[in-house]
Amino acid sequence: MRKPEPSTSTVKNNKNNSMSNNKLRKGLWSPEEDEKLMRYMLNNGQGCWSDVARNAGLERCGKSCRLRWINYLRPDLKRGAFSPQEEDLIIHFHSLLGNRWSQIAARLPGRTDNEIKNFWNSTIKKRIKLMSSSSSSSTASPNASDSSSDQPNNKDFFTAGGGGGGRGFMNIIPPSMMPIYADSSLINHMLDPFPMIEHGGYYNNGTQCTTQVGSVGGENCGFGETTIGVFGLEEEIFVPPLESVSTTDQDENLKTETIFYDHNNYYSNSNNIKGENMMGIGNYFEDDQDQGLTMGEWDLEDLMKDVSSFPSLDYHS
DNA sequence: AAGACCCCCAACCGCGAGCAA
DNA sequence: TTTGCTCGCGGTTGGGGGTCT
Repeated sequence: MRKPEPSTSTVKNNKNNSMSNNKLRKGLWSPEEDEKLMRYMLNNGQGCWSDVARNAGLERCGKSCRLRWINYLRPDLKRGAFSPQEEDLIIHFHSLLGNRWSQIAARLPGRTDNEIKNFWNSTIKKRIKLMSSSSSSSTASPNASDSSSDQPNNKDFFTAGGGGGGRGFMNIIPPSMMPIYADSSLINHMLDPFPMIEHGGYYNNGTQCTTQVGSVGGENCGFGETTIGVFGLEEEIFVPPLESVSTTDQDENLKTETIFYDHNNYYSNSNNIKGENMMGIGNYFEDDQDQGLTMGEWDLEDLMKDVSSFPSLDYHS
């Protein structure tokens, strides 16, 4: 949390600011700024963010406007604490995707990558740390106490099916962290990353899709195709529908992604056929204008039918 | 009551990708 | 091919508020 910058003219002293940036505010957003941005977005939809900043009469950089909109002002955002089901999902998807927060967020309706990242870095890491400290009394690990660093600095780390991102992230699980994954059956899920696939996935409306494998994003199925392999093996799986996929253009939003692992690394390449829409923002006001600001939703409860096949995580209490 | 400490989370930062000129 | 711009992402920071002593 940062203090709202005193207004405009007092920001001149920022030595990093060029002349053109002198007027740009930083820090917390005021209610007035929120209102301006909200009103502009509702009336005009998303365009070039620097134009948004300028045209909305905001003394902010476009980047800041984008962040504020995505993380706070978007009408579809869910508020409040994460439910246990959401926690399970986050852990599940983190085991599969690593720190690719945006991809995890895309699978959690109404949640932002920032929110999930913060939640992971505070709550879940803390729990992992707690669990590891309790388990390390018998199996002391020099890394057990440092779950905050996710750094691949120990050859004993178990490379589990996660991690990645285009930035060379390597998701590894130190032995001390294994219980949290094991407890939630995530090790099994790493070997069988989307168990729901065996039993059918979900359409955008939350109803079950019974024939997934081999039907790449079938006509009614909002799944994109993903190839995931573990430890060199590859298999076809389907990425759950992204929250933003509208019912009108879902087939155009299919995502093709290849993820494969070897013993030490995680590789991914993805091809978002309509990448911008993956965040669910680009077409809000275009396709959905008449329907109000709604997003394609997928039923969390239905999803949890499968995710709940994980043994319940005992750290919710 | 007051100071120290801790934690959460909003927002910033830096980087890479994509694209157009 | 290079340059400049925008966007999106993940990592990090630091202030506010809660808790502890």
